[in-house]
Amino acid sequence: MAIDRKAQIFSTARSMFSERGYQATTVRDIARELNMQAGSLYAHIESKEDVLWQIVDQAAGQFLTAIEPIVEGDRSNVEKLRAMVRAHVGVVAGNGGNAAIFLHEWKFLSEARRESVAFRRNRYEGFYRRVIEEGITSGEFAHADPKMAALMVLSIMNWMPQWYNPGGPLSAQEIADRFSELILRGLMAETGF
Amino acid sequence: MAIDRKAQIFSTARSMFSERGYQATTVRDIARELNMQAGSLYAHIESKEDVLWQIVDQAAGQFLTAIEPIVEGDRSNVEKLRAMVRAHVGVVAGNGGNAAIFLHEWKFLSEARRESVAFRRNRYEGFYRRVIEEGITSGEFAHADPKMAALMVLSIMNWMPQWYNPGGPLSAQEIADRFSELILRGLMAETGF
DNA sequence: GGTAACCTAACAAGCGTTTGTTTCTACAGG
DNA sequence: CCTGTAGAAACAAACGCTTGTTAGGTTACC
Repeated sequence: MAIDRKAQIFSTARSMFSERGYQATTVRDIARELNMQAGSLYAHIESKEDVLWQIVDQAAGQFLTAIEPIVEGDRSNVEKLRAMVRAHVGVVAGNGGNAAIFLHEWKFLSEARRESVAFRRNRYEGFYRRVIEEGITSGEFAHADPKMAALMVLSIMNWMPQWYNPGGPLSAQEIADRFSELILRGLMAETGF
Repeated sequence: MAIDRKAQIFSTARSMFSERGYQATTVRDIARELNMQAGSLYAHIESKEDVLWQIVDQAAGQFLTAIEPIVEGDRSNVEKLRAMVRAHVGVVAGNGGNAAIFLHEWKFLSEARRESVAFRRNRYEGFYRRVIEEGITSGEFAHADPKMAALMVLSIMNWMPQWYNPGGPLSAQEIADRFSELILRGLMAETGF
């Protein structure tokens, strides 16, 4: 046992950061959970902020790579959006708290790293806006404010880590379906779906 | 000038808590902003946590009193929901950061105070669920998962403090209208509105 | 016997808070 | 018109404690 200590440290940090927050988690908290001394962590990690960075960086990548191929595909915009929602929910449900950290703890990164996160976040949001805009142009969606519509869709997504519980009654798939239902019905030109 | 120092302290704490977070804001930060010494604050406040509590407590009250009379009224559920969204947006837009603190910093309160917040939060969410449920029963809204629908409506509301900027292009009224449009269209039984 | 993992101990800095004292202002009595 | 006094507000300094991090020594295994 105790094979890859580094992975254990990151896993512990992940769950603590996501439920108490980065600032409220001390290096000694993480060490205690692993039955070791605070200083001993530094044989495996570079700094506390670096641990946060790697978690946030990884999450940003997960979201982008989950969505990009869908946007570049050639389905209808309705189907693209449905698939994007499903992909997003899948990432939140499947990464053990990475998503919550990505959304709420990035402010504690250094300036340069914060910018890197902001860049990818804008890119992500842009994908949603683009699909909605194209759906309006094609007549699939009602004529509306696409910037605001994308913001609302992302709001629903972004709040999910706050209440999602892997042991809850609904599977990730079911949650994604409920999301898509209200979102698509709200956006579509006609209620024919 | 410098009439009510206590109010100044709370105002400064409010804006600092809402943009950097409670833990990331030190008592010395607040003092420096007001050109005074950290210790001097304690002539006006009881503790740092007490400042947070008063802000959160106030925000919780604002949200509840803005919404309760609407729920108890006798309009249609569609109109109730529209009014609730408008009222909520009004509170977020008009209280200079209280809302963001209420939503994100309550975890740093003591156990007892955290419970008091949770109680009122549940009450608030219950109002939304109730209006949606009654709207389904009355046939105004499509048959759907009311718990999940309420959660989605609240997600849109709760994320608002993260992006809302008083100097932005849209007025609070316009934001509320955009919200209601997508939400009601997504919920309604027929697209006849 | 070398190497990795860990511990003990300490560090400098920062935290929220308390203390004792000073400064300023307002107002009463003589 | 002075003077004395009370109160509030702020200051400087320190309190005990926690923070992230580092250094050096000890153990266990190939």
